[in-house]
Amino acid sequence: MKIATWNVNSVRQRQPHVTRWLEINSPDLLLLQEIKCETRAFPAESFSSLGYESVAVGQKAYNGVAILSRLPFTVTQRHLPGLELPETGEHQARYVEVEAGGITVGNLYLPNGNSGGADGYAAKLAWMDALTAHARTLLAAETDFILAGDYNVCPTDDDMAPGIMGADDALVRPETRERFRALQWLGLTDAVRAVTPRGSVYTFWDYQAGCWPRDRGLRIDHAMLSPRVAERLLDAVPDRAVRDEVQPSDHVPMVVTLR
DNA sequence: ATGACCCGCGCAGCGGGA
Repeated sequence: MKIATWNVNSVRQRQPHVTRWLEINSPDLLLLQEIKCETRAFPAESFSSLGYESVAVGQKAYNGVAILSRLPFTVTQRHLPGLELPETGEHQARYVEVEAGGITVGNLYLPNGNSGGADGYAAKLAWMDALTAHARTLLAAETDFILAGDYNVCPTDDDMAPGIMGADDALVRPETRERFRALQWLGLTDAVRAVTPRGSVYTFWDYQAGCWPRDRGLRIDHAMLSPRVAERLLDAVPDRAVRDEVQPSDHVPMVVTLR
């Protein structure tokens, strides 16, 4: 079973890249983040013609997540349980979850946390707390699951090119990393680090400053596996070749292979 | 080198990204 996650930075800009990638790699599921369109504008037909049915949770201009699957699936969540919604306005489109092939697959786009001042960062931490609580619920029900997507977290200094971010950046602050570790302490496995314990395994390179040619990247896209799923782990690796394509996303797909 | 890019929105330039 092959499950991939990819922040595409606008699905309408990246639709050719996504269909090409599906044709070459044939994952069972592909989790997309930052589709940056309303649900009704999601180009589902271009994927269903390749054998992938989809569920999209979008909003205007920002955020937005979708899951493509060539396996039969049922939608189990369209937002992260336990998050208090703002009193005004719609909640942000950052979570969708399906059950497919006997596994619950959560697709998440965690807030960056660098905009909106102190409130913006507090919202990121609250989101992470809600994710941990949801993971705890799934574990209590003995559900096999994977929580994958753009976490906007560099778990350790090994996950970022030297000097690329200040210590006060929301992606690396101690409170952020502490909450990422809380997921691991529940018993979840960081798939990439289970396969490659040390060294740079980047999934993102900024468009600016020649970050990609100089390999100055970040590891911020992750797949966290529940214990029984972790026992089935064969491989977890980013597909770096995609970053060399014309007009690429700044993230590349990260592919998890299970027995 | 304090530099550099890309997206949506909407038609200039800004907020957001990480």
